[in-house]
Amino acid sequence: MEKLQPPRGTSDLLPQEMATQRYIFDTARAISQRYGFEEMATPIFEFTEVFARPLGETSDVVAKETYSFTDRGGAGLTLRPEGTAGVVRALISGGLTQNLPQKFFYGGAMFRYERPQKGRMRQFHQIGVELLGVSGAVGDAEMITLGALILAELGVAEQCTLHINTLGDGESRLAYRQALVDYLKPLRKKLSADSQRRLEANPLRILDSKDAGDRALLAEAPRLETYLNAESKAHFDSVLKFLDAEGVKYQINPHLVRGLDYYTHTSFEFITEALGAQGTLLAGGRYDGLAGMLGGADVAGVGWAAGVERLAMLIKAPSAPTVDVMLIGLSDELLVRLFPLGAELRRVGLRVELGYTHNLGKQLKRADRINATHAVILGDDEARRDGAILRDMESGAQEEVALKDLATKLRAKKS
RNA sequence: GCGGGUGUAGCUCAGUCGGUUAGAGCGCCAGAUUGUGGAUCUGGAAGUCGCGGGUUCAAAUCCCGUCACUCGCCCCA
Repeated sequence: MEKLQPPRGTSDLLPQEMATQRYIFDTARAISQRYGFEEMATPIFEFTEVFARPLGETSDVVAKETYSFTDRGGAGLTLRPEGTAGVVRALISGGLTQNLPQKFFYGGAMFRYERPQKGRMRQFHQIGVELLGVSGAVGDAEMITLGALILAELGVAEQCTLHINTLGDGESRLAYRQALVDYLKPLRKKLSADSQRRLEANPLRILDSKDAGDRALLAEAPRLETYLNAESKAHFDSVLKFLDAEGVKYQINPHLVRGLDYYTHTSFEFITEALGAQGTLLAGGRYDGLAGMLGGADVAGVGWAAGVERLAMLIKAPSAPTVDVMLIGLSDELLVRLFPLGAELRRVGLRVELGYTHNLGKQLKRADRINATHAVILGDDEARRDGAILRDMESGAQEEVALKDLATKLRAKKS
């Protein structure tokens, strides 16, 4: 421990950052509730299989980015790298599949062992929503409009674009995947090293390659659109119809694919230019295959997650709360007489600070710094008359008020 | 995991053809104002120059390693 710093990829949330995160969290929760989503929470760690099975044993997230460990009882556990798998596991564990649909809002810390960058931490925070048991396109569309409304409420909607695509159902996806592999196999040598690897591990990801050579090859590649079966195509068209009805602007992006194996049909991302390579603010899609992969009955699902740190970088922090009154006693004996007043005011909801020393100048300075609107000053002269000075910190005007009347007076000023 | 950049006071940064006690602004503390904040003036404290090693008579400055941050790739919120 050379310089006493937090572990790589983690950071402290000092009050200012905490306030911003709290604001994002509260805003998202409040708006989700308007859509009927209720908050829930799952454990921060799960049995490793909960993530390994649905995410795919070979996916990078599971293969090299998880914090996995064996506990003292020998159980194989993993810190959650994302929220959806845990929520669906909870749905199955709790027998909630008997009572669908279920609508959840959640948020909290996620963990991925990655190379840190701005907007990409090893411990980071997500908020997310999951709609379970609704297979219709209305569900996809509702989730997207919920995301759009939250981003608008946070004031970042102007800075991002909604990209949307469909992967089709399992059948369509498989057929296309095969066609893509058949097309690319003979061209293997011309692909970038990364994409050659993807060809084995996750061929659809090649569509998202940033390599210029790959992109050129893809121009002639088979198109996903033509491999969609009738149901898949109808589902996507319907999603777009719902979005059009609400006037949600989107951009169809055939190269938008998901890294995680359980996604089907719609996938979408709200992307901003403002954060460089970490521009995805909120992303999700439909995952009708997930519950089955976890060993439960098939349950349709659609959801998204948003990166709190990324959002925090784009919004202006809510202003610091103001203090209603600062109580300053010019000696400990005098402060004792003000002490109960502080308690009384706090009981009725005022924010009260105490002067921790008896140096008047210093305490007024502190009152100024913490944005106190009023100060109560008690010195020997006033105390003899059972009064105290009430000072308006903005105007500097002050008057002597009887101690017994202070609470009433301050409450009146507050309202 | 791969490639590039950066790291000097609490903060933002100057300071490199290596050369006496390492600087500025902001902030902080004190005084002018011994019972009155926000302005001004004066003074002050504060730095293992990220850390470790090497080269040299001499290293913030050059070299190597390491840690952290950062940009791109991978992956992804």
